[in-house]
Order: sequence, then C-alpha cells, then structure tokens
Amino acid sequence: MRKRVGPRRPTQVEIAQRAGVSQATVSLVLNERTGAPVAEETRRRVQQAIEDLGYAVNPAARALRGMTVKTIGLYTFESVFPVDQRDFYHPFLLGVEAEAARLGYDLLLFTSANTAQRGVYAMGRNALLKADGCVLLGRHISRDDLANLAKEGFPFVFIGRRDIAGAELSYVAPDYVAPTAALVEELVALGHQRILLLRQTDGAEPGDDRELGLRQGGQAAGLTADDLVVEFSSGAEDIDADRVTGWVQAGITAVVVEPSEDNATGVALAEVAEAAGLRIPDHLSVAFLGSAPPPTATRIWTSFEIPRVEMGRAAVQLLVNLLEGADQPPLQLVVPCIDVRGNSISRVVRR
Amino acid sequence: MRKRVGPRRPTQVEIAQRAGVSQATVSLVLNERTGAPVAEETRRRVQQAIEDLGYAVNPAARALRGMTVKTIGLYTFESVFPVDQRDFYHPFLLGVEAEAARLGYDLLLFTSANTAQRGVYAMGRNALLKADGCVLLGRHISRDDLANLAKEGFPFVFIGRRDIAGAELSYVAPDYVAPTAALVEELVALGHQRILLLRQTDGAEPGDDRELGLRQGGQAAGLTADDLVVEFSSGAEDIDADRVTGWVQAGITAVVVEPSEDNATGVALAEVAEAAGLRIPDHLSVAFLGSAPPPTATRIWTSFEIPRVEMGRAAVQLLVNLLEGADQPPLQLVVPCIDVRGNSISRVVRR
DNA sequence: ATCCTCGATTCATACGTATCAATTCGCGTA
DNA sequence: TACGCGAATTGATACGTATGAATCGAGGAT
Repeated sequence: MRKRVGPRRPTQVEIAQRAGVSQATVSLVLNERTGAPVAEETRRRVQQAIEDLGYAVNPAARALRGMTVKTIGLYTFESVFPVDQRDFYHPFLLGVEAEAARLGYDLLLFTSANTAQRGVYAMGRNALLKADGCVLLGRHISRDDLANLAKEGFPFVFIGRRDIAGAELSYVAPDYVAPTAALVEELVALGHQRILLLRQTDGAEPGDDRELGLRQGGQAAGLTADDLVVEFSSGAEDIDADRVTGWVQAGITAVVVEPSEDNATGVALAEVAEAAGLRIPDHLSVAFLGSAPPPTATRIWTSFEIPRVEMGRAAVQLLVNLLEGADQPPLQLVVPCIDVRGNSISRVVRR
Repeated sequence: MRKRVGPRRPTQVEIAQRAGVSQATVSLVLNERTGAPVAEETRRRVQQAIEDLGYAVNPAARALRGMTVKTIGLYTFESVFPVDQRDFYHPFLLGVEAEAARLGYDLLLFTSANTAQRGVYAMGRNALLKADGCVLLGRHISRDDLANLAKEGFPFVFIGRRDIAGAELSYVAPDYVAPTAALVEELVALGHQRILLLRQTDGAEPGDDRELGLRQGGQAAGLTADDLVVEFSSGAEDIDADRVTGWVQAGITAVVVEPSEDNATGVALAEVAEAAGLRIPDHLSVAFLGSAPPPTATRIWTSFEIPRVEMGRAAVQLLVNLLEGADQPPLQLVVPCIDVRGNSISRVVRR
C-alpha cells in the first residue's frame, strides 16, 4: 500500500476559491438534487471554474461519506477467473457485464482474492468492500462465507441456489425441479420403469433439486420409490464397465445425469456404455439435467440449458435493487431452463 | 449517488476500545512496516479484537489518505466492451486480467463510461479515478484525451503506439516496422518490383509504422520510391474490381494490407480479386501486416500475429512499475510480432 | 419600525484512516 | 539523584466530500 505520487488533483476548495464561493456551494452545484437552491449566476461561475481546472469529484472521499460509488463487484470461487471463453462461467460474466453497463455501473473483477485461494474472508474481504455490492459465482463455494456475508448485511447476489439456515440470502437460480420432473415423466411414458439419477458428490442444492424433480416426476407418473435409484459420482474415474452393466442388470433402462462443469462424468458414461456394447439410446436412455456435452453429427444429448447470460443480467438487476431500494429484503429469483430435444432417449426395448 | 444503507462495519476505533489501546496503535499493527515497534503482547490483543469483530480496513478511507488501493482500471475506446470472446480485443483482456491477478491487483472494467460514448473526459473521468492507474485500449482513441491524461499525471499505459507532441506517454506497442520491412524484402526476392501498401484511413501511428517498414524494406531491397505505392481504404465498400484491376495494370504484383479489426478490407480484396479472375497468389501476392482472416482448408494468409495476450500482460507490468516505482518516468515497450508463413504470396509470374 | 418568510449561502462537522510529533515509562549511566 | 535514551504508545491532524444547522439579506406584511 504505497503512497500515491504525482501532482494533486484540484479539489472543491480550489474550485470554490476560483469561483469566489464556499466549498459547500460547489458541492451543492455538483449534487443539484439536494433541495437547496443555487442562484443561476453562481451555478454558472462554479461550472466555469470546474471546466477551467478540470475538476473531477474524488470517489474515495465520496465513498467515505457513505455514498455509493456505482461499482459492482464480481467474485468467483473458482481459482481461475472466468474471463476465458472456454470456461463454463463465461456466459454469466457476459450477462453481468452487459447489465452493469446498461445500468451505469462499473464492474470490479476480484482477481487478486482468487490467487490467495482462501475465500472471501481471507484476502477477499478488503476487496469486496471496494464495491457497493457483489455478484458471487461458483460451485465450490463456502457456505460459511455466504452466511457471514449475509449476517454482516453486505449486499450481494449469488448465482445459483444456496439455502443457509438462519439467513435469507439473495440469489438467482435455475429451476432444475420442473424440467427434471418433466423429463422423468417423459421417460416413464416411453416405457421406462427404473430410472437412475447420477448425482455429483459435491452437487449440494442443485443436486437436491434434481433429486426432488426425480421424485416428483416419478410419483406423478406412478412409479414407486424403489423404481427411482440415486447414485453418486465424483468424476470420470468412478464410472467403469462393471458399474454400468450392473445398472442394466438391475433393470435400469434410463440414466439422468447431473452435469459437472466439464461434464466428465457424462462423457465417461457414454464411452463406457458404448465400449460395453450398450448403445444409446437403444439399450440405455441417457439425459443430462442441465448443460450437456456439445452436439456432434450423430448425437444431440437430451438435456436442458441454463439461461446463463440471462441469469447474469438478472443477478445484476437484483443487486441494483438491493442497492438502490431503501432497506430491500433479500430477493430470490428462479428462472426456467430451456428444453433441448435430443436423440439420446428413446422408447424402452424389452429384451 | 444514493446513501449506503445497512449495518455499519467495525472501525479501528472499536478495535482499539476492545483491545484497550488507541486507534493509532491499531493502525500500526495493521501496517507493520512503518518502523514504529509494537510490543508483542499488544499486537496479539489487537489481532484478537480484529478477529473477534471481523474487522476489515475501509478502502475508501485508505484511498482518501492517498494510499493506493490495488486496483487497475481497464478502459476501452470502442463502444462494445471486449468481454465478448469474438471481439478482437479479447486476448488483450485475458493478458491484462492474468497479470493483474498475478501481481495482486483487482481489475476495474469501465463499462459505464462506454455507454456514454463520449470519451474519458465526459462520463469516464470520475470512473478512472476509482483505480490507481489505468490500461487504455482501442483504435478509435481520442488524442486529446490521452494528452490531457498525460498532462494531469494520471498513471496509465496505452496498448498500441500513440505519439503526442509535447507529452511523453507510456505504451506497449507491437513492432510493425521490422516485420513489414522483412516481408517487403521477401517479396522483392520473389521478383516483385512494384508493391502496394493498402492503409486504413484511420490507421494513425500503426499505419505510419507499416509505411515506414515498406520504405525501409523497399530501400534495403533496392527498389525506388516510385516502386512503392500507398493507397487508403476505409472498408470493404471502396474495394471494387476496377480498382484492383487498375493496380495490376499499373504493374502491381503484390499488395500488403494493414488490417482492421474485422479485416473487412482484406476479405473484400480477396473476393474482388478472385471474382475478377485474379488468383492469389499466382496473379497477385497478398499479405497482411498484422492479424489475417482465419485460415481455411486451402488458404493460410501470409501475415504476422500480434502477441496480444503478452501485450496485455506487459501493459499491466508497465503500469505497476509506474505505480510502485517512485516518480518513474513514462515507459515504452515495443514487442516483436510472430511471423505466419502462409501461402498467399509467391514468386511473381511474368506474363 | 418590527417581525416573519424565504431564497441563497456559509459554517461546521463527520466519515475512517495513516502518520508525524509528542508523551510516557523503564532502565542504565554519569 | 539527575540525566539521557530508546522502546512503546498516544494525541492530533489532514485527506476531500456531503449535509444539517446556522447565517445573511431582501422584501413583504403587519
């Protein structure tokens, strides 16, 4: 934290001297809406002095007075910042950026905090305070951090759903329940009687939502709890031929997969099944409860897409509401996903 | 500029009270390097109080004291902010972001200023001051803005070269001269005797550099000034068959093109030439003095690439030098480009 | 002439921090 | 005992702004 160098910038005091008024009057001219009237002639002289000296208000001083500074922070819990276009999070960033610009806010990327890898309450805390409020993003998020932030009353919006006991927080999240239920009902209508949900081990609330959708859909379609199987995967390495063929032998005819960022689990499942002679969808229907691997010439995965850009925009809108609305309560927004009709599920084939 | 709401955060005064010391001591503990010694026992008590109350230093107050805030601004002069991956500027942003993170700086994107479309000295000025210094980027930049910023002593680094009379400013720029000269020499070695440089109308210094390279290369290869022709284009629309065939009839056998962001001029040239029955490179050699259109199955444009990510990194390094070095003079850095050996130039064919 | 009103302006203060100058205290030396 | 010295701590101040309270005139109205 070195000292700043270079020539000092003009202040309101200097403007005041040049215009022959007091500093307070300069401030009044700058923030015209305060109700106190300023004579037209004085206003002109002050404006002129501002022009002459090239004055610009000092954001630090303003912030110290407790004013907002029109800056929205963006914090991600992943180690690599998602400016990279290949990153799963990039569309969110696009939405956040676009909406911030539209609403006249600058965007502060907390890149420094992420190098420390220690969460908001290590390096990041000072950083967060540089912004009026913050959009938080990322799967591997610390619940404690979120709870603390909420308790402190720091304005933020989380992208994704997190329920914290004893604290209500603002988020914008996709609706995983409804499309999952719809997909399960569709599978039952296609003749599937035993359906497997493959969850991510770290799925948290998003995983819970898929499981809830599975049960709702299964119940609506007349399946019993025994017909709905839930297993976990922590990545590609725990999907092998034995496991997949085991499912089939146990009567599973359809697998619905909770995607991870890189979709390693889903890709592995497809490869292992294919290698074991199980064709998709003839022998095994597979669908992704979220973003699927990219389509190829022959394969379009049945799935649904998260409206990521729109969610980014919505998060900023919620945050600005929090910032500009007088003591606004926490806001939640659930947005619908978009069905992707693929060719990876089909009518069940009895052997 | 609304007033902030919500619960107040703890201050150094409250820490001091809880630890039974003065505010000054708390500040000393926080910034240990000031030479004043603090007893180990006191330090411990203060640290404990900080822990207990969840204290974090107020960046605004610190900034007001004239401290830096570890934030680098990024300002682009184009209207659309280059977070979009399709944008020409995206690689620069990647480099800036990565290096800022590495050096422990946060990155402030001036999105709000760009919506106003009026340059640094309209909306943008207040915004710039939120950061310790700024990286500036963009082709359609206002010289006046740059000159004023330099005069005011605001720390910034421009990506791209701009010479401003009476002011020395910091920039990182690609070396267009050397590779252009080399390319011209190569063309002469291939038998070309009359070479055309097609400049962008708004090319400014980058265009000047290409022209300088053309003359240097031509001279080194023994061509006279008459053998080197310079014309201007403002986009695809002023490239038509008449113009291109006119060149050929005037003895031009090779065209070197200053690229624009979208390379519209170069693309148009290729299409028009092809349509007029001029095959590239057999009838006309074409090279890009910078980034070329993307390669296809049959065509790799002879060109050279600007190391954009590296330039972004370098710009941040220069800026941090300015910020952390005591009254550092302006710094300039010229980086080499990377040759792309294509198939769009060839030995001249005498008819 | 006195009082009140009201528009225009100024005074004074607080925001939270870093740092210089001043103070206190313990201790060894003259 | 007096004195000096260095380590540890504190008092006081300034950074630039916004704003509530106070001041000041100039007109009316009474």
